[in-house]
This record gives sequence, structure tokens and C-alpha cells, in this order.
Amino acid sequence: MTDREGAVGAETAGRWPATEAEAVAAQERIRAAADLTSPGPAPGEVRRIAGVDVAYDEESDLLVAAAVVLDADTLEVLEEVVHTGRSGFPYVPGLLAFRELPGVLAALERLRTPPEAVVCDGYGYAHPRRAGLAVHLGVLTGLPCFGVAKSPFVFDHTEPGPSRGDSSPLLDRGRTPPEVVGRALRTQAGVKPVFVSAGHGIGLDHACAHTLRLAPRYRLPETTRVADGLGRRALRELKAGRREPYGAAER
DNA sequence: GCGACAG
DNA sequence: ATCTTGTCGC
Repeated sequence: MTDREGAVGAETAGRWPATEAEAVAAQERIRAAADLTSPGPAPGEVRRIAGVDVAYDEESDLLVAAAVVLDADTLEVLEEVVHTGRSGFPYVPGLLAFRELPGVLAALERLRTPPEAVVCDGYGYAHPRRAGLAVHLGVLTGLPCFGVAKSPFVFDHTEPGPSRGDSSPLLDRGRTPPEVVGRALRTQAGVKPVFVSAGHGIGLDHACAHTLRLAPRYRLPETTRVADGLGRRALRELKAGRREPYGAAER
């Protein structure tokens, strides 16, 4: 129907990349299909915003992908869903999307409350090929997506100012000339900054504005906090349930 | 070749 | 990501 769905079909119709070389090639296409120039929706223009995260159990190979939708103004949790699956791609720096997205997409499809934007736990534009998690998810869903990461990955930055809202550029010095790919943003005074980057359909300025609004009290945005909590809780209960037949079953 | 390396 | 207790502070 729409162009965006066409792009989705192009990337999901075939098999999901099985090798690193295929994944890298797929990222080049994702990057080419992404909207990396739109300012995107400002905080006041978004009603429902989603957060996604994935929790893993290394030994059982199980994973739980969580998707939550919050009221962008009140931060009230409107809906929470999880999807259980198994990891089909290892964690490789730069290829995180191929490990996390299958589960995330499945979880997002279970949502009855359609979000207008999605916050990813990781990077978007700040990526070796400018095709991080948020760019990839945005192309696949057509939704504005941006990334909020907890560590600087392979990029450089200087310490942002001490106050909430202070920031400093996240720089890719592997390019000539060096390019600003994101922002180290202090969401709380006296706490380490988070690393924000644009994604598909939303620029860095609005991504940072959303991040600040979503983090009125803690370092990380509520979207990722809620999704993270839901995911690990569901994974715990899943593991407990699997052991139950051998242990003290209820009744 | 070695180290670094979102989650 | 996950392994992990207590501890300092509001």
C-alpha cells in the first residue's frame, strides 16, 4: 500500500540474514531506505510513545521481548505486551538489530494501542553504517524511532555540563571529517549521561527533547525502564514455570 | 595480529 | 545482556 510498507516487504520478505556478511549488506539497504532528514514529531505532537527491550537467558537460549506504550504527557502505562522466543542471531557489535528485532517486531504486533513513536534501547544513526537498531526498526515499521543508549559504543564525546538537559556532541572520528552522530545527554544532575541518536523519521533535536521528557526522575527514559522491568519479570516467571513440574508445584 | 565494541 | 550484597542517600 504505502511506500513504507514497500520498504518493509523488501526487507522482511526474504530470509532474515544468517551470516554477518548478509547482515551488513542488509544494513546498507536499510540505511538507504531510511528517512534520516525529517525533524519528526516534537514532544507535544505525540500522544502515545512506545518503549521496547529484550531480556535474555543465556543457558536456555530463551528471550522475552517487551513492548510498552506510555502516555507521552503523563507517562502513564497504557499497555504492556511480551513475546517469548529464542535468539536466532548472536550478539555482534554493530549487528545488534538482527538479534533483537525479530522479537521486538513480534511484540509490537501484539499491541492494541498503536504508538506514534518508539524509543529503542541502543543506537539509531550513531552506527558504523548509520543503520543502528532505531533506524532499522523505523524502516521496518514506518514509525518514528530514535535510540537512547547507556554507553558510548565506538564514538567519542566530552563530558556534558552538570545539569539536567546539558549535552555534548557524540562524534564519529572514524570519518573525514569527523561527524556528529548523536548527543551525550544529561537527564539527571549527578548522573552519567545517556547517548541519544536520531533514527528513522525523527531528528536528533526532537529525539533529545523526547528523552528529557521521558526521564523526569531517572537516568533512563520511562519507556525503557518499564519495558526492561516487564521483560526481565516475564523471563523470570517463564523460567520458574518451566521448572515447576520438578519442584514444588502449586496445589 | 590485538584490543574495543549498542545489548 | 547477565553474573551479584550490601550500602549510601533522599
